[in-house]
Amino acid sequence: MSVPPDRRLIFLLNAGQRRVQRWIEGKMAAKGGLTAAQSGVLFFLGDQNGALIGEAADALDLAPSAMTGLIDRMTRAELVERRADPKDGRAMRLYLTDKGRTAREAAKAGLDGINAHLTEGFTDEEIGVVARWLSSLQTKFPKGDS
Amino acid sequence: MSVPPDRRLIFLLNAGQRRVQRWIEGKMAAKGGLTAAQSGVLFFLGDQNGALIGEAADALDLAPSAMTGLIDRMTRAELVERRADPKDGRAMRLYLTDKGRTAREAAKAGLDGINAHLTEGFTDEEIGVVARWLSSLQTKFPKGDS
DNA sequence: GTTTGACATTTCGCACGCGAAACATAGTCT
DNA sequence: AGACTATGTTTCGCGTGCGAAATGTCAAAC
Repeated sequence: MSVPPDRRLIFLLNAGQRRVQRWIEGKMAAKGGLTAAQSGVLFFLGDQNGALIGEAADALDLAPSAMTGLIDRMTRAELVERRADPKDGRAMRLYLTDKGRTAREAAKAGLDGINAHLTEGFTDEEIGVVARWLSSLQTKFPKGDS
Repeated sequence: MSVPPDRRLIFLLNAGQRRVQRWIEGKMAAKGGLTAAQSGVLFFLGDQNGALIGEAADALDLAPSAMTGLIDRMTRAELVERRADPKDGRAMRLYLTDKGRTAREAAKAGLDGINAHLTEGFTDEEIGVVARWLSSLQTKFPKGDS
């Protein structure tokens, strides 16, 4: 409330993201200890099993180094497996384990609920505006910044 | 692109927040090494110098334990000072140092630029919708979740 | 006055994410 | 073949944020 108006949007974005993130982790914690970031990997691999680590990082808009740690933790949790690419000695391919596949299914229902919550109380047009605004951030604040 | 539609909004929110955050830190890094979180504290203290740590945490929607670390780093950078409250032996009051005040001024211009960037290409009504949506997250995903 | 409970802050261990630098392998150019 | 560059991944050190448990202090009830 005492936050000056010129920080409003940036503040709301920051706080909102954290709220949703924690809420997801709270929900998921009950259903297997998944975190939001890990669910992202699970969903991506659901479509692209066997993808490179770099491809996953791109798809989730993460730095490769962030993906390394994420995969480490998920490997430890046996949700995912790293296998060397037979063609390219540098590359690592990611595969869902059975446990990962199961977790993915369990998470899907949760995610649907989240999405409903996210759009609740807003018309389709309004959600469209929001989506457009959020997308615009990607181009307005590019990775290799200035 | 390969992200399933039911993850779209949540993904955009997550990625967008990170983009903006990193962009700010890139900008600020040139001008004194401030981070986004630290600027938040600086702005808050600009209005409420001498506030309790808990009050700052509330205002920035952070867990108290997160504020402790943040203040630790800012104290180390001499942006801020902790002084024991004379009336209440438990409480710590936060004060801007001269360096902190200077940094706050330097940051202000940067923040204005960010804000302009954030709203660029959208009408006032559209920004209103976005702000309303972001605000709604606070109530839809409350702290003490379920 | 002591106990009891509320409150402010800190400590701890964890997950997340970044950038820079280090590696290792691949591919290319000569 | 040998040097050079590009690419995929990892390592390192850092900042950020959380929740749970610990600490110290206050305040009210007994």
